Amino acid sequence: MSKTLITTFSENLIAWHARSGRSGLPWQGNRDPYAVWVSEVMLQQTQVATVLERYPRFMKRFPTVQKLAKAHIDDVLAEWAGLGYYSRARNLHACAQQVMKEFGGQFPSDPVMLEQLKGIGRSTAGAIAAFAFHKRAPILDANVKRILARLFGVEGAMQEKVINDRLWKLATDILPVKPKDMPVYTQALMDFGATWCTARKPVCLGHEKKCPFEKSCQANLSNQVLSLPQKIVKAKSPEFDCDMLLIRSGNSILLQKRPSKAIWGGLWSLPESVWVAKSPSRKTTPSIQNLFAAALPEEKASPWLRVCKTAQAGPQIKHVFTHRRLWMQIWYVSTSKLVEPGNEKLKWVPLKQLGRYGLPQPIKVLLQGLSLARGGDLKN
DNA sequence: AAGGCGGGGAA
DNA sequence: TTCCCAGCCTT
Repeated sequence: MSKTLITTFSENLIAWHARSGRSGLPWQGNRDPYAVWVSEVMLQQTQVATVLERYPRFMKRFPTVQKLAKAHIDDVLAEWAGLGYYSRARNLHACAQQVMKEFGGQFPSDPVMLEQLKGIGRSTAGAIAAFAFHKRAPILDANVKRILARLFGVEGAMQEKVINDRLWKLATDILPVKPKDMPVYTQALMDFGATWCTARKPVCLGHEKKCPFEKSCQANLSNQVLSLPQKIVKAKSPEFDCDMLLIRSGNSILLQKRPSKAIWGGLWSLPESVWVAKSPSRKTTPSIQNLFAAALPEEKASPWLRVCKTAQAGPQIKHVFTHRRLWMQIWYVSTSKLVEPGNEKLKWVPLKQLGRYGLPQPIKVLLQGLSLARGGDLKN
């Protein structure tokens, strides 16, 4: 590997950033550790375009680490709804309380200390330390992994420990010498990976722009740009069926709080059956009694079984996750009076208040269609 | 080391 | 459809 590349990289990258870096993003130029932290977590595995709308909203609702720490987790999850990876929201809330309790409301500046906090891994710790405290701490997100793998011709799967260690070492070796350069340098790395050294259409393979590293990039010199970093072949995601109960009484819907460990953890959703592997022969309508028993607690003593007479089949909704495909069969149920939930995980929610709850995206879409429909039957 | 955990945009 | 993304946590 080239010594000169290592020593000149940060300077050249910062020069590139002055010409071609992104600017005007709402979280840029902010040295408030709280603001930096929220943006870094929100941007984990999430596109800039998505965060662009959601970040200002979140900051307006929870302007300080104190206010976030004091908030109810349901309100944090409601604000996070639609962003995905909800453990981020749960950890964000827990981390805010950690910062209040263990650090007197001030984020630590040492990346090693930051990494001890909930939901902050090594890369996010590095980003916060660099942006908020000008620490010479490296980041290693997907952008940086791609840049380094290409620049230094690193072959092998990114999740292999040996490869990962090599990349962290490289990321550390190429840091700028002056701490004050860390914010612009870190931003430049992200910008370069996101806009020039991209996964599918890197500028070195086009004709319009000239990459400042074309003469020193191992992947470019050996015509391996698109094959680095090495891609991992993933198995086809498994498919599941489940039934969901849309129980309505007047203008209220019965929602159920989801367990925090599972998918959509901590969000409010419809009572649902167990997920079963999708089988092509699954055409029989489930016994509605069994469905209630599976979806609702204390089935024997519960009055719920009495309201099931009116159950009607609703739409079947397909939802695609990164690692799952789910077919949700909706069942409409009407009951004239509000049955006591008899369980703190269950709650009647007026249609007009649904916006206050953190709902899984497909459920939100389903219920929005409902609210827009004229009153009366759910099956309009 | 591998798998779980969302959602949207791009190709 | 599949791939990709400012990753982290658990097992």
